[in-house]
Amino acid sequence: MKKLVTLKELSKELGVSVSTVSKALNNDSTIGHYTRERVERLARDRHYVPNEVARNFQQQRSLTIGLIVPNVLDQFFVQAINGVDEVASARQYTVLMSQTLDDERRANAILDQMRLDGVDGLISTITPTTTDLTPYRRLEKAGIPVVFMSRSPNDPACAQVTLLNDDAACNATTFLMERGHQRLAYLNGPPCVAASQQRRIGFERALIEQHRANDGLVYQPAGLTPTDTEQAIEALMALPEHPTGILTFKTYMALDAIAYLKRIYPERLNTVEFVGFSNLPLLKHLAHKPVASVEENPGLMGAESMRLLMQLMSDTPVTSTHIEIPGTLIVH
Amino acid sequence: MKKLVTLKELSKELGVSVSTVSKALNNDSTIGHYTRERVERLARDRHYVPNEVARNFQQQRSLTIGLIVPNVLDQFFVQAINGVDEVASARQYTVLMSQTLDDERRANAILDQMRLDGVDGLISTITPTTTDLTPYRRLEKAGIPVVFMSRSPNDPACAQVTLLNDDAACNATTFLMERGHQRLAYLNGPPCVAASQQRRIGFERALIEQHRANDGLVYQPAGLTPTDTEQAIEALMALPEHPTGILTFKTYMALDAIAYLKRIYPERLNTVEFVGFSNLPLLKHLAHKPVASVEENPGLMGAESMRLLMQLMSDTPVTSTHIEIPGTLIVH
DNA sequence: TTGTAGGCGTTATCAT
DNA sequence: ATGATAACGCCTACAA
Repeated sequence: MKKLVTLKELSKELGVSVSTVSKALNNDSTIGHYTRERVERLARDRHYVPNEVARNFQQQRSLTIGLIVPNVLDQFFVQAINGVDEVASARQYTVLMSQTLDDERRANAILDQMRLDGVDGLISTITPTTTDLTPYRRLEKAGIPVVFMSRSPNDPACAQVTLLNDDAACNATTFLMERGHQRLAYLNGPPCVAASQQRRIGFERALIEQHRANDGLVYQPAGLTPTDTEQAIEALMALPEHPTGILTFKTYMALDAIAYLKRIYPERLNTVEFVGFSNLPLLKHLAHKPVASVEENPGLMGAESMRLLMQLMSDTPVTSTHIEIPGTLIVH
Repeated sequence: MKKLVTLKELSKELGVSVSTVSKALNNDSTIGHYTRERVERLARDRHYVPNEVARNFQQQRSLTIGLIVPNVLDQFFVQAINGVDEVASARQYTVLMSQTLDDERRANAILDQMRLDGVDGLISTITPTTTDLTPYRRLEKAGIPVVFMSRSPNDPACAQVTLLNDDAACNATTFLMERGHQRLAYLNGPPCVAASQQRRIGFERALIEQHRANDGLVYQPAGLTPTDTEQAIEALMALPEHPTGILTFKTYMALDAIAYLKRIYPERLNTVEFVGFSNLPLLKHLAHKPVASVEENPGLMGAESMRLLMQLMSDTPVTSTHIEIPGTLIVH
């Protein structure tokens, strides 16, 4: 960041004042034709570009928004980032991104940093353990609006863009029942994540809607690791009438489950069917795969988050601060 | 970005000058004990944090680097981004990221934008079609160093971090020969990408080293789409003695090839073995998969790019502006 | 030990 | 139609 041409240099060279040059370049109507031409020509010749840092400083804004995600290696969030970026860059905003790795301390440090960097707004997921929202509050008190994406706090006052989890889970479950499965199960995600509960509710709603409330059971694995999933599957398979239609909180849980079945209960492999949340790109190459996946539309979620944030950053009144993105059932 | 506490406000409240407060907070040794204590206490009470935008402006730098990649949805680049981010954030740098989608016009617009944003340095891949380096030159003339990551121009004057393609291809090919394959083939990538040629050279070197120069052939598919790959495989299978050990420019080409074999030549499925570039995370779930993959270590590549850039941004003389990252053969 | 003054590049306000 | 001036928040010679 060195010797960029400045207004001052142009003005000196032209023998006019700095403010004249500035106005000429900003299409101020009070500048004479002749002067404007001269200014514009020289600016072009010298490859003048305004110094954004100075401009942002002067205008007390940065045309930058912050984006906080758990992990950029996660396909879901990569696509969400992409969606945010698309809308942001179309509106001349640049995106400052950081990952929390689901560590709350790290998240708070990032929030501080973003405030210092002078972002005009923030899109954030929260870590599963976060209950104290004061770091976010601090931002909002400083006039920096925050949109929670995908994962959001319980407080309904928070602007948020989330998946319509219960509907998606309900549809997926209904789909499994329509395929003829008599016994259903849902492998839940971490209890502290709101999406876990919402998907469970959708699962149960589907059962009730079909008047089969007793045909399904919710199993709560200890965690998201392959081992946790294997224990869950083992428990389900040990039942007198084991479920054959299984909804999983995440698609990769279904993959782990399938791998386990193949190893331990190969004879059941073709009788059990799975549906999971997240539509992974490599699924098409798999021999044994879930019969369907819930596409969570992360790109759309990111784009909508950015649009909502744009509204909040402008002073136009916002119609709704809660946006729910429907999931799409993809049958493989 | 509003009402952050400023030095001026602190100074007024304390009845001292702005510079005194500034110095006290910057550990200037000429400030008295008593005054310093008072200043520090009030700063803490008021949650004072220096305004980064103002500071960057004043110091004519931004503590920000630009990162330009083709596509954030590509696993390879996601991991590279991660590597960059790790090193950057450890050194208090923030990363401004944009994607070109391999469109040269878009890339040039991004380069302009990054210059305006006042990045202190840049890490970039180039689009396959880029030959005109003047947009990059312009940055360097403005004192902004550029590191090319993964893909780089032919000009050896450019600082770059790339995969040691020929060695990796050579190792992979040797591995296939050692597994007993008599006829080898290499499915190449786009000719305009330097990596394609380098990997071809490595493939051929392996054959020569084993004195089997006539046992391998290079096939140039029309592109990277599944259809292109299928045509290539069809051509290879039509040969009187079709190759059984096949190296592919990308692992997903191998996956497309395997899918095709399974469909059209199921009887040959177990006689042909593949090795491809890129170690995909979901590979472990596949029934039929490449026997090995070349791990391109994108995270390391990103980290090394950032380290090199840090050197270039400091004024310490740089030992080497070319870094080659070795590939690792992962046997599945 | 502390304060004053000037400057970083830009824009806005108010004179001329 | 143009120019002078101040201001944004911070740092740093230099002066007191």
